[in-house]
Amino acid sequence: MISTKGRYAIQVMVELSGHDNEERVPLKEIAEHQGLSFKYLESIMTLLSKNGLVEGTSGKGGGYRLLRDAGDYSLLEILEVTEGELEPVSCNAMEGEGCDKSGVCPTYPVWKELSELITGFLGRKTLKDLIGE
Amino acid sequence: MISTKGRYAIQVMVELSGHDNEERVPLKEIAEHQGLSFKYLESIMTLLSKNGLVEGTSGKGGGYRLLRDAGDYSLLEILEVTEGELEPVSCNAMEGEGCDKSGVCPTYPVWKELSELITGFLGRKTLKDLIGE
DNA sequence: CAATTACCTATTGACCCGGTAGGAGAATAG
DNA sequence: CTATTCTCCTACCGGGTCAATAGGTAATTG
Repeated sequence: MISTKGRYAIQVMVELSGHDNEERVPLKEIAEHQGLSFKYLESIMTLLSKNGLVEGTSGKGGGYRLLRDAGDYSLLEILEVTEGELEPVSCNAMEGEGCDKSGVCPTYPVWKELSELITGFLGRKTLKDLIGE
Repeated sequence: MISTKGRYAIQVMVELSGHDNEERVPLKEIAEHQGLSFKYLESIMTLLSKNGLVEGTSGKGGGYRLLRDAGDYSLLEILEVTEGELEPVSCNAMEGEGCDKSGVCPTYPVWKELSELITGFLGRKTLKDLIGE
């Protein structure tokens, strides 16, 4: 449900929030510190950058930086960018309020309720909640 | 996270709970009614049967039946049989309280909290909750 | 210019999911 | 006892995604 893509994204952003927001942090530095594949992280950061969650500047002295306060990033929006829709089921029942077998399939309401529970939880959690611990 | 395997299992068990518990319902009947692959359902039902959630009797007049009241089946136990461990992350951080990078990775507590939220929810929901709706 | 850094495209190997196929074994109806 | 009706078991397959790798291009600084 939540792959390494989303987890790594959060890890990197948490590490970014440990630096001053004006400072550009090279990804190489973060990758080495976290022991993660630099190349793989690159693809993730491009995603975050294109969606306006971080700013990446090229060239010498470049790197990534956060654009807002850590408390203003919910985990939900980070995961939605990296993972796509965050549904617990791949069922088409979730898109458009019921699949074609909705008359027979009684499970839809549970998945909807569960989905709201999850997105609610992740929507309230912010990067800031992960720093202090 | 929750694949069709688990969803189908629940669908079938809900349909079983619509019959008397003494009655044996052939899987073929259920598969046709739900419009699902009979062969695929077979593999799922074998799983449920081996784990003591349903009873399957062979031969003419055979079929499947529930062993308890619908209200005594939590969705959690059905899903645990069909899906395995129900963790939102595939991270090894979940097994054994922290991975080898736990000193650097700050995300573990969130996943644990989320996991408990999900299992709590699914543990409270029973088959009976899906019938009335 | 040279070094550094983000960005882009393509590819790979492994794995799992959903489904298919064919039969073996059990139990009952007739 | 035989035929039928079921569950059960093993094996397979095509497609998709995940995690990661590789190599090259563009931008920026010193």
